[in-house]
Amino acid sequence: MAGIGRPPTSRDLARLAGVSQATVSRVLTNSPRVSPDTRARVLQVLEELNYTPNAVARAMKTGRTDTIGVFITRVTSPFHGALLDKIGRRLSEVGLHMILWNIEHDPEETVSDVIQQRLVDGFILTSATYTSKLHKIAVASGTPTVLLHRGIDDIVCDQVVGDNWQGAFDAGRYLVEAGHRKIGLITLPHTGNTSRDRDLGFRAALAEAGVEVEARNVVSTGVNHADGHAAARQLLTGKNPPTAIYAVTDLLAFGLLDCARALGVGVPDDLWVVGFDNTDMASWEAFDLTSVDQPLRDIVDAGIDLLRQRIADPSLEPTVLKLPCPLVVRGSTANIPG
Amino acid sequence: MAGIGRPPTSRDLARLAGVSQATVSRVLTNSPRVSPDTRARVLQVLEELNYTPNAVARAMKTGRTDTIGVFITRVTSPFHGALLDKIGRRLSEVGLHMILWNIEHDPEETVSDVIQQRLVDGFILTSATYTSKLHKIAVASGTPTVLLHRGIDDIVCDQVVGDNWQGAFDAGRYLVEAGHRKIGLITLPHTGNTSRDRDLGFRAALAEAGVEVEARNVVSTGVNHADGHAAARQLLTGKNPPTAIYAVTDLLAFGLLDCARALGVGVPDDLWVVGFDNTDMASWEAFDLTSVDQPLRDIVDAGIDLLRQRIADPSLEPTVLKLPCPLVVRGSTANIPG
DNA sequence: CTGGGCTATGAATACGTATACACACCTCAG
DNA sequence: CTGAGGTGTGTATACGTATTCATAGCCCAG
Repeated sequence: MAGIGRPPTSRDLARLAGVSQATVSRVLTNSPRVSPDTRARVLQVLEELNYTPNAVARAMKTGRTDTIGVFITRVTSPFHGALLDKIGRRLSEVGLHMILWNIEHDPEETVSDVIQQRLVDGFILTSATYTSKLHKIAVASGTPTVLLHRGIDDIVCDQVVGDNWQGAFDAGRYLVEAGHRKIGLITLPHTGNTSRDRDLGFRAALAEAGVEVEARNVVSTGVNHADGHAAARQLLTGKNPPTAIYAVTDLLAFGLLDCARALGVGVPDDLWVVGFDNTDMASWEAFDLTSVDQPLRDIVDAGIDLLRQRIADPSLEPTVLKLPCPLVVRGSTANIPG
Repeated sequence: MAGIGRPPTSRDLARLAGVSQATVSRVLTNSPRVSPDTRARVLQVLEELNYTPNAVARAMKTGRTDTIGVFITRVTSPFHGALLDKIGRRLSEVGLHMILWNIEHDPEETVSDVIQQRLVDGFILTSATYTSKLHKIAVASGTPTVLLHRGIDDIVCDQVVGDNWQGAFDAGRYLVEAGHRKIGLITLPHTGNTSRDRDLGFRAALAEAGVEVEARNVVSTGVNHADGHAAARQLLTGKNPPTAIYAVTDLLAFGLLDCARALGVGVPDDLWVVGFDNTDMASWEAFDLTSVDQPLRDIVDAGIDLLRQRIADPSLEPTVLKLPCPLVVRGSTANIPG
């Protein structure tokens, strides 16, 4: 056991191994300028002492913390929970720590402090919107930054997102080709590319097929289950309600399905439902939801790779990746509508 | 805008304000040994420079990082997502950063490195089990540590948990008093106090009422939705199935409800269902689940308070708090069973 | 007036590591 | 046998801050 005393330093290690502190440091950083003999001796003492370098001192000297700042929102939502999980896994795999901030709790100005505090080597932003300052400050500061899941058009930095427009388009075409003409849409304010494309892509598919989206069949709402529920009530309780509804997130679709359940509207017999994100819960029998899949793992892995490359060489040209989002069909649309 | 150059240091600030670096530091740490005049001058230049102290250098000097290491598991589960959310909110409120590790991805030995790396002031462990080494290493090292949500009997450190035994007992008594005699149990291996107490408390209530739990009506399984689903299938497809089933987590109960849905078993008409955690989703119409509530916010707030006190004074006596867990009745048990 | 104590400040140092520089030793070509 | 070049190691320093120590100026009791 290590005991409670102060942890050993590289100087302690050096003294015990009969070498200088510089040599210990060379061993730790895998410098070739160490003889095999010396290296072995140092490593042996290191083992005995159970020594680990002080990360703070190392960061102070090198200017690198091996820590990434992750900004996320609504960890409690199924999608963002999965996103965070994937980010954590990948960062861990490549030996990076993660400091997590929730933009719901922390004011945006936090980020500028964090940048100057030098406690992260880079940022992962998952909740960029047109009006948010986070990414602007981060990018302006020169801190390596990648936007995951939510991109922004007019900003020059690495971005990895799903092709929301294409995914939404495919969802729309799927409904049209199945014969639906009265189609409802539960959407979100266009606060960023993601919500915008999930809306416009869907409309484009209907327009291309000559299907009109009636204004009364569109509800723009909030992000929660309850919002989807309320929106669905509005869409389903009018006269001549839609035979299919597309919601721009799974969570909204879950609220929609719950509302349909409460109203006694049969899915898919009376109503087809399509969501977006393909969260794990979409496959639960309670929902069995047809949904546009986001290739989350690929998005995260690619984004973190870009970030690491930029940390290694900040002069790289920014890359914007858009990964395809295939439609996954399940029971919420499986039958021919009545 | 700050520009891209290296961020200003306290020396830069000192030079511009015409004072020594030591005086700048005194202003920053709110030392009383600074004249009002000097303080004002320094603060003004600070404002102009948009200066923020380098957190790494400060940590190096003070030995404190103002960062807490949080170990969690299965962020994707509704309960753990909510737990993380509350932890993040509270830490942010009290000005602490959070480094997050997922014990599914990171080997347990990580923690001993982290301790010696001195990059956190304390630990929050939410997934302690009897066999896990994390809390043992952390506590042995003298690093301030608090166990949240999952406690361990034979370890001396701050712990804040729900009173799982009492909550489970109340759930059991509730079912018995409603007249149920054939009662099923979906439980977990007793890897820690939490799963143990949620099991034994429930059994105790039935035993007290003279209701026997038949072995064939008990399934010990894994933690996921699919596990609950499979367990329910086993319980419900035998002859003479239980009229009520208690699952030790909401997630298992959701799987159970989905299975009942698939089998055409009516809830609550044919079957009462009770869960544990009272996650937000329990109130969704898809589940409408009676569940034992964990006072998550109180658990987290109390735990972080304990941790901060221990960081300030490591010699404090460890505190173990157990907060009451009231039963929340919903539609999954609302009617009298047939 | 004088000197003891208090106040505000600066100079110097330490935290633990990585690294530039210096140097002693060895090798080998000339 | 000599000197150039390579190798392994030690010494010294820097990162940016907090803090100890020293000191100059001041106030006031004696």
